[in-house]
Amino acid sequence: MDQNSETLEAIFHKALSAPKLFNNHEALRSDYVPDHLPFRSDQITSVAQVLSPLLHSSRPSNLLIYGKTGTGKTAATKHVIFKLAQTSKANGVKASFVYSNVRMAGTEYRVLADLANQTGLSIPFTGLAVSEVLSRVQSQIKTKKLHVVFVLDEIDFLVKSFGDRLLYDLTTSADTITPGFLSMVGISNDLQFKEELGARVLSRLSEEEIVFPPYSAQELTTILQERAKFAFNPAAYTEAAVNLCAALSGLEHGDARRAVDLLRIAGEVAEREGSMQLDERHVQIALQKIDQDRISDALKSLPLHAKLVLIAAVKNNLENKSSGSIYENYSSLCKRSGIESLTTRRVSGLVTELDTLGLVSATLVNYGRYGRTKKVTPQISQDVLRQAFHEDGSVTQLLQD
DNA sequence: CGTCCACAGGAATGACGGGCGG
DNA sequence: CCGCCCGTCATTCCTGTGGACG
Repeated sequence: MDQNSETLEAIFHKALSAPKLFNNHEALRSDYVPDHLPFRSDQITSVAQVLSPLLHSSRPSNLLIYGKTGTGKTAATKHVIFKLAQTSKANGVKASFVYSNVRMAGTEYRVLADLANQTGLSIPFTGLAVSEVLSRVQSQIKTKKLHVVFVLDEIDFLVKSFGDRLLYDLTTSADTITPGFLSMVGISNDLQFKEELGARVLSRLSEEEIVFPPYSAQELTTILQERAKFAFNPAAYTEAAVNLCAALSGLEHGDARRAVDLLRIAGEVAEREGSMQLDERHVQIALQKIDQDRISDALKSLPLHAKLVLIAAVKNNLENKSSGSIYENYSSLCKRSGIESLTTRRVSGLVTELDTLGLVSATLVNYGRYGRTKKVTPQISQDVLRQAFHEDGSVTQLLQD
């Protein structure tokens, strides 16, 4: 943080002379797929069984995978896909495996674009109708006789934001694209999302289902220890620190990803400090850091007016405010910086967006005769806000007074 | 018991930058 | 280059609403 005071030489020297904690930094990245996934062998064999018909060129059933975040769904699936790709290549079976994370992709269009690009079509970032892309993909699969397994990670997000139309089209295209085929693997964090699915889509998509249970605290600890052994040099960490990571992040429902993230950040903290050994103190620091980074990333990427609304909500103390007072506050901020203000309607929308981001909390309140408002309480302090907007001079100014 | 406040939040519509195929 | 379609952001117009006040 305050490396400004250090000279570059000092930093470099420190880096050179510091003990090397990490042995294999990669192993703690969130998208890393370990060779061995403890406590998931049942699930892995199930997935493999469902997909294995591919090896004799028949179409595997569609598959739905459930489980809360950090239960190894993605890792296990990727693991199977990877092995399957190897095996099919070795045996001369033509098959393509496409992985797409719906949340990362963001829109239906980009999900389809992923599929299209991986099947050898080139598709622009934007500009085509969704249905156009779909039919291109279908004809590509058909004419090239492709055998495609399409993994849709966080598929619940797709359904929630865009409905099940795309899934319907994808699942029903099975008949029309012979002699090629398309098998779908849906991965969902949300156990309830089936209910939002139309009956026809559901029955087609969930020809097979596999549930990933959460890790127990004990399992989480084992996983983390194993990972640590692989990622760090033997003397570079204490067992207690690793256990603390497991405990801190796994309390509610055995989320392995958070635990691994925490361990990695803690390692980085320790390394930067030039410590000989990663201990519990580093884990505590890392925990704080993760929270703060998450918030300040969210803040920086906010559009201008959202920032202004947020400032209006946070400014002059913590007292919770009505939509009306926020709007007044906001529009005076706009006037002062010569920006045209948006409508109340839009600002109301922005407030709900900030709410879903967890930056403010908005609850509906009735004052009877005196109307009805969203009562808005900021969830972050002025200081955090100021720090996050630090580079953004134009906005920082408004935070004064 | 109805009124009426101060908004919530849905629907329709439009402006805009980007990208297509022809 | 044109006409068309996309997603995003915003505006306009609108109907809905819980409960204190009279």
